[in-house]
Amino acid sequence: MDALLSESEMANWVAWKRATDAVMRAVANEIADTTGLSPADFSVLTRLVEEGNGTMRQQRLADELGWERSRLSRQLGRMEVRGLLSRKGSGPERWITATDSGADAVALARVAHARAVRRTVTDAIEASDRTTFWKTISRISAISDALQATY
Amino acid sequence: MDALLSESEMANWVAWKRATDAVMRAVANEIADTTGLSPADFSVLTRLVEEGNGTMRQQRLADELGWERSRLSRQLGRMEVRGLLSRKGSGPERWITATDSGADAVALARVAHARAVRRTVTDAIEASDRTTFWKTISRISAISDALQATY
DNA sequence: CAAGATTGAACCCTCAATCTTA
DNA sequence: TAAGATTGAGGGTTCAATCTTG
Repeated sequence: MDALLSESEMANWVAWKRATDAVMRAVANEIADTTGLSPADFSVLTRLVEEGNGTMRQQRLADELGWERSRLSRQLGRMEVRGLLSRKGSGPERWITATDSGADAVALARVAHARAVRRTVTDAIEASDRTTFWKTISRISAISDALQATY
Repeated sequence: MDALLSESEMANWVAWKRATDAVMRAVANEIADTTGLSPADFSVLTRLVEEGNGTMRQQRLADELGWERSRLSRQLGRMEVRGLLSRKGSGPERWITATDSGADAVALARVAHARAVRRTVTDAIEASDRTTFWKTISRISAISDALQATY
């Protein structure tokens, strides 16, 4: 049916929008206030230190993040200027390495991230609702078949 | 405690990210493919035709959307160039009016929006879980005290 | 050649000025 | 003057070229 959303559907949708926007914003702010890292910086550095112990081929970074090549290229350029990482090599030997400054920042950022996630999501769910809620989120996320992970 | 997320907390968080990103993307794509409107265009035009019958003071638009003035100003500028709306007057008499083309586009977009919301969210929730799920989303969205509505 | 990185162009968003005008 | 709109500057994203280089 090509019908518009009913009033209650719309109310649910607005709540969804508010909830997802607010959580994203709160997490981003907590990390930015603590470390100055943007969400994109955080994603890149987290992958780098978690998965690669601080160093990784750009190719692999692109795959793991599920990002456009151009997006990653521009992001890494900005991060290099800010001293968060360094790049060398070319072709399949294009290597990205977190600087000490980048590694320090992401260590702090991960704590801020955990704090914000708990405060805005985990702690907001009543204990008796948790199982159902997370099961449903998983069902919704399953629609994102061929998609990325961002942390 | 300043601990990082546990494995299960992280799994839930990743599912949350995937779900929210996928839904946002699916809705945006459905609207863009149908009408060429961006999410920002859709928000502005929806308010304009819903709340103001096609015309509204810029001031009120800013309040309803909860947007930065500069953001709205730039957005309206781009939309005017694309022929989606017109602007006239100044000060409190700055009026924004959807063009016929803008009104037509948003009418189609609202149908696409409803279709995508149902497909990605509503229909993904098991009937027996709906009450709990929407109650929880409302609780989470309540943290966004002083925040916007975007549709 | 072909995979992969980069860049041009344009959209989106935000902060901090800088107009405008009632 | 002060509220409100706009603009300068810069980070972030995407698409479509355009390099590079193995």
